[in-house]
Amino acid sequence: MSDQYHHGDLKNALIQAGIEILSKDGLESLSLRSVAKRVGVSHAAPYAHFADKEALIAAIAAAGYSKLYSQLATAQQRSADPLTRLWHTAFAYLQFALDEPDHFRITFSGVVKAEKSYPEYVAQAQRCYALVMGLVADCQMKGLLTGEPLELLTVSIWSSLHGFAQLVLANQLPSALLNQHSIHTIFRIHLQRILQVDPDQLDG
Amino acid sequence: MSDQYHHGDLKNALIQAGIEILSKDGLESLSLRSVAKRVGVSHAAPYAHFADKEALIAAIAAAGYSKLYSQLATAQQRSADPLTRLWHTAFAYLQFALDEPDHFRITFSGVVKAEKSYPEYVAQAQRCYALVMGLVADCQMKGLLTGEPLELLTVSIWSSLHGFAQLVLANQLPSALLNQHSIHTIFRIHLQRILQVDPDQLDG
DNA sequence: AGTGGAATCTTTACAGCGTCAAGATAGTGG
DNA sequence: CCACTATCTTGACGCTGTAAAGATTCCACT
Repeated sequence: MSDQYHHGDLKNALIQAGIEILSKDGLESLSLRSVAKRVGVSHAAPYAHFADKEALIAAIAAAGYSKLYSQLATAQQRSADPLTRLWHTAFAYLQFALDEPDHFRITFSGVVKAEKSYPEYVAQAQRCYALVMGLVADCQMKGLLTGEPLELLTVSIWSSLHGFAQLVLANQLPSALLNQHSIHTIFRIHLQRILQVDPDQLDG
Repeated sequence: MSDQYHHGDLKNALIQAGIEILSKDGLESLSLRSVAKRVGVSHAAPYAHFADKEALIAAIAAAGYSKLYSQLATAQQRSADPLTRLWHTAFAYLQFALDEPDHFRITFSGVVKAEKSYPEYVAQAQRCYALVMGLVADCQMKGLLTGEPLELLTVSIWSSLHGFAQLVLANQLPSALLNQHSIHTIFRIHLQRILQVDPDQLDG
């Protein structure tokens, strides 16, 4: 089964191999050839499934958004209070960035230029955005969060989460801060400001 | 003078050429060889001034931070009220990202891994951070901005700015939003939320 | 069941890349 | 004036993305 000329599910195997390389060896080790070698296939085999390297990266980025969605969805279930759910979701967002920095980076590297569209990536991105917007909407309805319209409030909060994660991954947090506090502590205070909430009165 | 064997200021010429390539042809066109060719020098000449490609990128990133500092410093001068100055500075930050997206990206690509340090990059980064922190401190002192300690408040605000710029560059703002509003309008509302300020009552 | 075409994968080839080693050139201190 | 060092060139290596041509297998249609 595995030594066949036809692999069976090479496309997904290549995507998975790419994700593993990102996790194990980092972004600069991700090449079409390294991915093909890891799957045990010739270096030009990926071209049967991806137009070029950018197309593979788009697929890996889509998978990144998909995994991010899972993590956010799981975190979100851990409470009934909307604001608490948003709180946990935000931490899950940061955690994903910390756990898989290069997968996170590639997911938000801006694969979708104006020219090519990559519908799968766009779909996964929208699904993720919808999840966060749903949470924000719940908070908004219960008066736990002020601001309008909903889309702009969502973008504002997302920006604040995302920027923190990016700055951490880019090593831009002043080392003086990191000596005094853990990243999670700093993020907690950041969230507290952004969501205008006292973490002690959350219910989870 | 320009056809000499010894260039005179090759190091800075290479950095400048790299910045121009980023601006004109984009990140994927930036290579040691393309930079060398643009300066009119052999493909291995850069190795007299940079240990490897990463070192050149670090220098370009440092120059990015330096230019960002200039733009922020200029914007900051345009008012007396601290909060208004912070407001304009934030817009200058976004504007730099929009004007030179790939230079901005490479500046925040996380060049400084734990191994190598690149002191020039770190210095420029700290200078920029200090400028923003100074502004935030002024606002804090006049009671225009609440939160403590100063360093955490600064990181929080910076994160929110940075995240917005990153999401815009990564094409992650929902297209529905971009159809209704300009990026500047969306950013204005974002800032309004983040700084808890009414833009109509700013004095500049 | 057999066959033609399409999909998948391999092989070969090429230009461009980062990097290194060896040599050429030019400024500089003794 | 001469050695020394910094700077730059040339040539080579293995890696990369990508294209073309050929091999292999699967599938649809008769």
